[in-house]
Amino acid sequence: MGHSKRAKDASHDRILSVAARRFRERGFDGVSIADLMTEAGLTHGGFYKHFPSRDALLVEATARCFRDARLGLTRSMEKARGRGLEALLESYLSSEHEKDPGSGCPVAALAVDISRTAATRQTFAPVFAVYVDRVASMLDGPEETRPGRAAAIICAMAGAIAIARALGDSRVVPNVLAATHDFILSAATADRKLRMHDRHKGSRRGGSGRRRASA
Amino acid sequence: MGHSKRAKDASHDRILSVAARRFRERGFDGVSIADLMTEAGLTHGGFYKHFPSRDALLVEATARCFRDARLGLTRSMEKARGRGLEALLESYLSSEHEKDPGSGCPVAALAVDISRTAATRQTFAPVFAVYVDRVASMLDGPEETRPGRAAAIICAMAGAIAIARALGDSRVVPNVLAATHDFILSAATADRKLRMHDRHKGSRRGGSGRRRASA
DNA sequence: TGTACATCAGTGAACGCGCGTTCACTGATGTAC
DNA sequence: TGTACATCAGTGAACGCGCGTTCACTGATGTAC
Repeated sequence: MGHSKRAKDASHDRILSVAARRFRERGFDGVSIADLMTEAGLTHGGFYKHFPSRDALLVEATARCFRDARLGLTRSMEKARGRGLEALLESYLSSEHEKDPGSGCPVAALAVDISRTAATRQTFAPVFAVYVDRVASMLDGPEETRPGRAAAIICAMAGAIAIARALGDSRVVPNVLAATHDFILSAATADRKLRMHDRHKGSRRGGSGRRRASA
Repeated sequence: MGHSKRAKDASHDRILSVAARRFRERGFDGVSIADLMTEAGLTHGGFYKHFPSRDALLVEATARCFRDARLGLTRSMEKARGRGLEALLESYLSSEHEKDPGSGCPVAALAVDISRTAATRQTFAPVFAVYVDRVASMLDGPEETRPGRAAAIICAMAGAIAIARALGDSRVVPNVLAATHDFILSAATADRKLRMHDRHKGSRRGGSGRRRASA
């Protein structure tokens, strides 16, 4: 198949896209290079024409996951002008998302793998910061505490998906997705209501219960 | 060293305790049987006198993690009579916990590994239910929604630890542990305050913002 | 436009290594007399 | 209490397999004339 730049780029892209999916599904250690190459329509030997090592693939594939997630988030934000947080919670905390880790949130699927893999750990903080900013922009309430609340909300969301996947369709336990959806939404709502109450009373105790700075 | 029942049990226990720690630190795929046996003061060949397969070890070691966690939770609940949730949040969302996955929460460290491993998936739901009950008993507010809120709180807690570990000591991002601590606590507090407000006004709209049943 | 050559993406066999697992053996312990 | 035997936890060499990686090779494509 020669060596046209276009063809190579297409192969590279196919490998990455397969890897991004499979790593999220089975973890960094759950997929072999040979598997990935076969699924990308190539043979395993060609791998090193694209990546210097498996570790390099981990880094690029992780970046690809986050790029995909950012695009998805942008799309869903545009589609749901105004009620951003509700829309996000609804699609993120859905059983479709739970059932399809391969095209789902890389934080939920890979945060632990990333924390265990030196090469990928470097890259996580900046992309996570982007998500925090996005979610923060959907919040109301005091500007300074938005990043902190956004971060907490993302933790709850990703944790809920990861735990829901481990629970499978057990009936022993409350539906963690619905429960987390309601918890986050009612926390945001209660926050808003409380501020209204406080304002009416002229009280300036708002924010009690927060003891540590969250930035 | 012969075959006294006592000695064998002690070995079995040592293997499990090493495994429970190392699996939480490095994941199910991150530790070899030989490593574990060496660290338990044995040689790899003896492994199969204790477990029929590696998978069987995964199951037993996971169970051991959860047993340890349950004991730890009980101890911390007894130590902090009354202000249960605050005490729990403070110790769980600490940087000591973040830095020491080996003796930390198995949900935060292993939920994803468990969801990817058929053998261990079976065992997760019942133990998770226990934690939900424990946390639910620390909440106030409407009895029916406590399990749901407890589940959501656990998701946020476990997610925060997992994400904090992936972030390392990056400064790009709000401190997710403190942020999650504050978010959960203020959600609980706001909830209580709101109910007080509503009661004063005789309003019965309490719980608006919750749209789906969470049990 | 056509021809000769260089490039290099892709192939598939091969290598070495680590892993889970097996096995023949050892020797301390428990049991029977 | 002392002796003979059976048991079996633990040992360490060995096996087979899958994996990441290397390498000599191929043949389609790009380039130079």
